Amino acid sequence: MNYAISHDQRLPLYQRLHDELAARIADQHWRAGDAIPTETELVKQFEASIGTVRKAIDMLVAEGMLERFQGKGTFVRRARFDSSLFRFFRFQSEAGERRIPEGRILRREVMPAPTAVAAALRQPAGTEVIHLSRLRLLDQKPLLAESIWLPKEKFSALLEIDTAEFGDLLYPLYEERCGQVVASAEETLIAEAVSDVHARLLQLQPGAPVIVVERLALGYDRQPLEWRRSRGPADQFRYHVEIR
Amino acid sequence: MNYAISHDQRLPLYQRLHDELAARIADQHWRAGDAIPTETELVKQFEASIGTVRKAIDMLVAEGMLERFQGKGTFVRRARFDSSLFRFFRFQSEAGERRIPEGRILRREVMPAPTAVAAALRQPAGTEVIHLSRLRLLDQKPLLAESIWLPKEKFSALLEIDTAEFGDLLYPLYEERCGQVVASAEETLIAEAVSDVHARLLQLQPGAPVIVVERLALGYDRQPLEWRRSRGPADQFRYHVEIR
DNA sequence: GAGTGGTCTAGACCACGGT
DNA sequence: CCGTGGTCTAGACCACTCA
Repeated sequence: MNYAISHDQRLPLYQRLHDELAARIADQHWRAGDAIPTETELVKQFEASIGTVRKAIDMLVAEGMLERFQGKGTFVRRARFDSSLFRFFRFQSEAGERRIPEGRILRREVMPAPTAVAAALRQPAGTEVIHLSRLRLLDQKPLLAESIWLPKEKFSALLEIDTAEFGDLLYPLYEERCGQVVASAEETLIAEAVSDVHARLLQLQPGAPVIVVERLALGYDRQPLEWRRSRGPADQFRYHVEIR
Repeated sequence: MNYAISHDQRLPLYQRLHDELAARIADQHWRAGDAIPTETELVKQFEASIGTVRKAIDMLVAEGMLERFQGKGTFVRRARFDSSLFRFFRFQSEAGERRIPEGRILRREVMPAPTAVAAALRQPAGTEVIHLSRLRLLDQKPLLAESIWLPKEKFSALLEIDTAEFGDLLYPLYEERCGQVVASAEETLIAEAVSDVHARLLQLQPGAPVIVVERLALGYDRQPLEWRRSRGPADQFRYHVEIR
């Protein structure tokens, strides 16, 4: 098979190749975990030289969409950042190790998207969304209170499952039940005094400081899939970053 | 001139080239703002092909040590993140724009390094350090309270200047007076209730939540140059990050 | 041993910045 | 115009994985 590359001819070939490969990942022509064709195969398909093909793949590796394994092949990377709360909170079990916290769905409802949610999900105001209220616990102790909003259109399959069956991680559920793969995310952190509702949920003193993590999860095509607001106690918060 | 590359022969050539160029930036053989030799010149000096030279330079660009300008050359990048507090705090002046806050040195002293400071600076316990206590203000209003520790050995020139002459940015001062260039940094964020001392400095209610940013500043050779702890009001805190 | 990605070469021509 | 970095080619050989 021989692919004509449809993009703007003025763009460099490696860029057009990059875009073409990215599009095939986005439309799940190749799925997470799949091997993409070998470099020599791509050379034939796209009539480019090996160096050009490698440059396009290099870019996708740098962007986190592909992973290379010498001798094995190049694979579509499976994002695994549901445990990203560890990046912000030093939660650990009583035994000291890091475990996936228990996820307990407190409420599930369909509603018109509140203004802020519609804006975050880039949907028209009033679009129907699924709202989940969720508590995450370790050793029976509450760690995080989460509000999760999903566009109903893409995630209506979730309404047909008992919330007790949701499990502790939602992203695998989104993938299995709704065919929606989370590829990247943007997170915003702020600090605030805890509200009465969340103080009760998290067993904190009224007015205690909490860190709020707002996460917009995106698909491979960078369409917003989920907007989530997680609150945790500020004394458990710790974040490390390297800057240049 | 022809450079023999001294590194482990088992390493790829582009890696050895990368290390060699990085070393020359670290020892200030080339300084911030300088152009490094052209690609064709490096090809001759190192007896490598253009592709290999480009790969080494690509890495250094990705690491933030070099910048390329087509038609002009490749330059040692000047790190400019003293304004990085804007990454964590949405400080702005009354007029709404972002200005460099005033820096006011409250105290300067020489002391044996406290344990945590010695560890951060990777110095033996009890090494003499310079400690600066500094307040940063915008429109006369205190924004940040900072404690800054510097190894006395490298920064003793600072003891000879009146602290009123320090100016609002310290890194240019380090460069001009002490020949120390900050190339990168690691920052750790935590939240805590403000102490009485800092509450008074920052004009906050006792016990109000503050965000603490601990920054370890490193030279091009990744030696620790400065350790700094900055406290600011949590209600001014906001941080955005993209994850994959 | 066959097939994969990793390293490296020695050129060519293009696009951009300054003179 | 010349010199810079940017793109691209068509190979060669090496290192690793797996049957």
